[in-house]
Amino acid sequence: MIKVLIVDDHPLFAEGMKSMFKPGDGIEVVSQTINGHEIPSILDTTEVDLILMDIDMPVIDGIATMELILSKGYDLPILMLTMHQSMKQIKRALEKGAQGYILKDAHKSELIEAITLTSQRKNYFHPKINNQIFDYFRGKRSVKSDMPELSEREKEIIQCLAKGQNSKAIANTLHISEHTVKTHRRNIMHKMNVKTSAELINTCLEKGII
Amino acid sequence: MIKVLIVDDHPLFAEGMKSMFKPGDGIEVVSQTINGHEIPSILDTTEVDLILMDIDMPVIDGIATMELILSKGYDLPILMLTMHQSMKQIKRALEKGAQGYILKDAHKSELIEAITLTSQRKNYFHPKINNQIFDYFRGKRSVKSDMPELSEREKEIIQCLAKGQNSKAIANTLHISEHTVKTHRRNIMHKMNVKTSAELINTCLEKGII
DNA sequence: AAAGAAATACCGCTTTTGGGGTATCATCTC
DNA sequence: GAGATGATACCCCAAAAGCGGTATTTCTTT
Repeated sequence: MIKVLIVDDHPLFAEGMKSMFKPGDGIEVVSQTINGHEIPSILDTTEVDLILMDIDMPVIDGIATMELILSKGYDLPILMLTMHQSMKQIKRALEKGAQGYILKDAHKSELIEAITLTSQRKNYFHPKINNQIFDYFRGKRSVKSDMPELSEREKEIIQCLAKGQNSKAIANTLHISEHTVKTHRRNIMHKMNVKTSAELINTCLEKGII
Repeated sequence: MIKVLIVDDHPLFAEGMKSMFKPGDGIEVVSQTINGHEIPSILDTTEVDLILMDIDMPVIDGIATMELILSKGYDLPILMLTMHQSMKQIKRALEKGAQGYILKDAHKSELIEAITLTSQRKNYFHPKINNQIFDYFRGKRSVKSDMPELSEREKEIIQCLAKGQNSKAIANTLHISEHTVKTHRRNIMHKMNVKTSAELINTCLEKGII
């Protein structure tokens, strides 16, 4: 019996999952939560074989949650569940250590297969995204994964930009001169090779920098 | 026993729903489909008390499907199920004759309550949107809903912005005047209530608009 | 037929950005 | 101790953004 912890911000979905599995399936939902921060305490008190986690969650997203769990030393296979077949999400999930990736429009049998395989530390990709993965790794593996190294200060600047602050406001927030902010911005734009701050934010969110 | 037909483009969700209900709940899922066009033939062969329908479906959306069913003379309460609390969607659903409106992040107990009430031709609104409804009918049309409604054109503009294009470049891409692009940008910024395009991109990615 | 969005286009104006250069100082690394 | 990196700060300037209007056309809904 594979013991599963469901992390999803839609209780209805989680409830559904939970009651969907029958004894014959060999899968049992032992716990569920809508809050990523609760996971460690659950793992400390409950025996769990696999975490089934939604990527699209509002407060702390699935990928960040996964990082949190793995960084705390918990060694569990994590199966990511999502609505979208977004390459950037898939990539981030894999980089951070997901064992599998399945779409919410999968069938029950596919989900059971995914849970069974990933619980045995085998990788699972939903058929719909398999081709996408192969294409990606055949095409531009070495080209695109270059992530320029940004300093902590630079990341702070980006976060402020994402909140809608202009150079002057950022200067006030960080207690530095507006000139300094402008210099940082210029350096960031060069490092990331983008033309506008809109593109900068898009790129940073894609690459998971902020 | 309330006999329910589920219309949802995510088989996993439908499966989950189906197996979630236990005999004690007084609810039974008698059929399910991912295609709105199949509904008439199902209704002709199966006894159904209530239709539980997802609004966000790709081919033919929930509201159009509901219209189709009601226009064909089938007289059944329809409970709409959705991810978003968009005022426009709620309004349209009610106008076209939905009996109730529930969010996908509801709990099982709430869903049971919703199904029970709507099957008796009583109206049901999910608590989360109740206040919104009241505000709306009180005249506060500018309710800050989860996602402001952007037109397709506006979304195109945002996508270009995210790619680093400036107004002139966007004008060329979309074959319109730079003035038009600027007007669109201004409208978008107001709708989304953001101060800079960097914040705009951040907000759009957060809310899943692009 | 009237009202309402949505897309289109234009004018003028101020502020901000993005890009160029330069420079100091502290820290970290080899 | 030399060299690299990061954070800080300043100058200039053209281009773009952002914000205020107004207005026409088309399409949908009432």
